[in-house]
Amino acid sequence: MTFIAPQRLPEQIAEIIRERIVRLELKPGENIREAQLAAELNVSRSPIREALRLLEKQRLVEQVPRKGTRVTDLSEQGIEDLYDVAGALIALAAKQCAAKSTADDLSAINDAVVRAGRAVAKKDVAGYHTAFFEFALHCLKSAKNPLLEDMIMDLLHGVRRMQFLALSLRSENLEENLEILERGNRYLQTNDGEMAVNTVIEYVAKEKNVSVKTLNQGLHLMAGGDGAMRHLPGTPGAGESFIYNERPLRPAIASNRRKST
Amino acid sequence: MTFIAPQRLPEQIAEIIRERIVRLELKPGENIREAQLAAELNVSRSPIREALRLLEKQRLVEQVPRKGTRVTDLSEQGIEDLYDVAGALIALAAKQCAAKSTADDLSAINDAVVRAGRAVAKKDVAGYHTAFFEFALHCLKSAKNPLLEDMIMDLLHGVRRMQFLALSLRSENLEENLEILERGNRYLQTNDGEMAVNTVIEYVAKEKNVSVKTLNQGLHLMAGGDGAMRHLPGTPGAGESFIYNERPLRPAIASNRRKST
DNA sequence: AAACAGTATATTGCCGACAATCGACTTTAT
DNA sequence: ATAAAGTCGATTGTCGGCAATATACTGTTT
Repeated sequence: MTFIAPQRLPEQIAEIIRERIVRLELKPGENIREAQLAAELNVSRSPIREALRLLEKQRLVEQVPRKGTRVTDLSEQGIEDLYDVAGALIALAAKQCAAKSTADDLSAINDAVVRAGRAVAKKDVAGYHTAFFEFALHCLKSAKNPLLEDMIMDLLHGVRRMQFLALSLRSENLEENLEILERGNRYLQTNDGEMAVNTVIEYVAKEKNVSVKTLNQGLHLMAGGDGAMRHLPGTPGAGESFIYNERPLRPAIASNRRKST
Repeated sequence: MTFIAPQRLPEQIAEIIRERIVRLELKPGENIREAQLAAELNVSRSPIREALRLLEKQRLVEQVPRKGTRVTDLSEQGIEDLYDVAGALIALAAKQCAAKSTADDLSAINDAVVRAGRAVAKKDVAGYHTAFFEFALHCLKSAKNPLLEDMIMDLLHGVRRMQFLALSLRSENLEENLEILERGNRYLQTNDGEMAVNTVIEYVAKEKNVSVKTLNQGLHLMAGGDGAMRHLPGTPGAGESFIYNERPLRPAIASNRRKST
C-alpha cells in the first residue's frame, strides 16, 4: 500500500490550472475568475488565490491589483526574454553539473540521452520530450544547487507551453535536437564544463528561434482550437493521482470539508 | 499634492517584514507566526499570508506545509548558490545592457557611478551602496528584459541581507569595489558587452567571497545583537510612506476597515 | 529514570460573508 | 449626437471563525 505525500490543496489546484495553461486550453491573455474556479473545483477562494500566486511565481499568469488574474501573454519579446533567462540559468546548471556530478549522476544522465535516442528512432515525439525532461532534471540535480533547480523548474513550465505551441510544426527537427543533446552529454561525461555550456547555449538558442518562428507563423491557430493536442506529456511527476484527505480531487475537488450541521 | 500609487496591503506588509529580515532583526531560522503579525499590524491573516508568499518568492522565507513560515537560513552552500545564480543573471543583464542601452540609459548609469565615487571619497558606506543599487537598477532597466529585471530584483533582497551581515567587517574594501565598478562602467559606455560581463562576474565573485568569509567568521555575532546596524539604506523606493486607504500603516497598520456596527 | 501514551494548547488551512472597487451600461445635459 | 455623470452588476480584497494538524506538556508504565 502506498501513501501519497501530503500535497497541499493549493498546489494541486495550481497543477490543474497549470496544465490547462501549458496545453493552451486556457489561452494567452484569457481572464481567470476566482469564483468560477472555486465553484468548478468545489473549494473556497482561499486555496484558489494561493494557487494563482504559485502560478504567478512561475510566470504563467499575471495579477493586476484590482483587476484580476490573466494568463500570461505570448509576445515575441516575451518569448525571447524567457529563453534568454532560462538559457543563462541552464548554462550555469551545465557548468555546475560538469563540476559537481558524481558517477551515478552521469550514468543517469546518459541513460536519459539513450532513451531520447531510442524515441527519435521510433519517431516518438512525446517519448523524446519525456526523455529530454528527465535528462534536464538529472542535470539539475547533479548541479547541487537547490535555488538554481527551483528557478529553472519554474521557468520550464513556460518553456513547455512554448514547446506545446510549436509541437505541431516541427517534429522534423528531432534529429537535430538529439544530435546536440548527445554532443552535450559527451561533454558532461568528460567533465568538459566549458563545452557543455556552449552546447547548452546552442540548444536553447535553437529552441528560441523555433518558438519565435512558430509564434509569428501560427499564433492564430490557437484561437479556434479546443486545446486537444494531447500527445505532449507532462513534466515528470505531473500526472499523479489527485487525492486530498482521501477524497477524489479531479474532476471535482473534494466538497466541503466541514461536517454539515 | 501628491497621490500615492495604490499599493496593495500585502505588499506593504511584505516590505515591513522584508526590511526586518534584511536588517537581521528577524534572525535566520526564526519562526514567523501569522497571528502574531496580524495582531501587531492590526490586519487579518489573509493579507499576512499573501505577504509571506511574496517573501517566499524572494527566497527570504521558507514555508513548510503544516508547520509554518521561517526566515531562510544562512548556510555557506546557500550563500554560494545565491551568488552563483544572481551572478549568472546579472551577467546576462550586463550583456543585454551593453547591447540595448540608449544614450540616456548610459548617462544615467554613468551618473550613478560618479555618485558612487564621491561616496567612497567621503568614506560614506551607505552612500556607496545607494549609488551602487541605482547603478544596478539602471543597468537592469537598460537591458529591456522585464522578466530578468524581476528575477534579479527578487534575488537582490537576499544579497542585501548578506551585505548587511558583512557590512561591519569590510568597509575597507570600498575602493576595490569602486575600481571594478568604474571599469565595468567603461565597458558599458563603449558597448563592450563581453568585457562588461567579465567585470560583472568578477564583482559578484568578490562579493560572494566576502559574504562567505563573513558568515564563517561572524555569524555568532547576530545572535546577541538587537539588529541595530541602521546605517545601511534600503533599496531605492523602499522607504516610501506607508499609507493605505488614507490611514497610517506604520507602526500600526490600518485598523479594521469595516464600519463598526 | 527513561520511554511512551494521552491530553492540552498553539498554529496553520480553509471557509463563507461582506465591503471596496472596477467595468459596462444607462441616463442626462449641452 | 456626443460627452459627462450616475447606476448597476460582477469581481477582487479582507475579515472573523471553525476544523485539522503539529507541538508541548503531563502522567503512566516498564
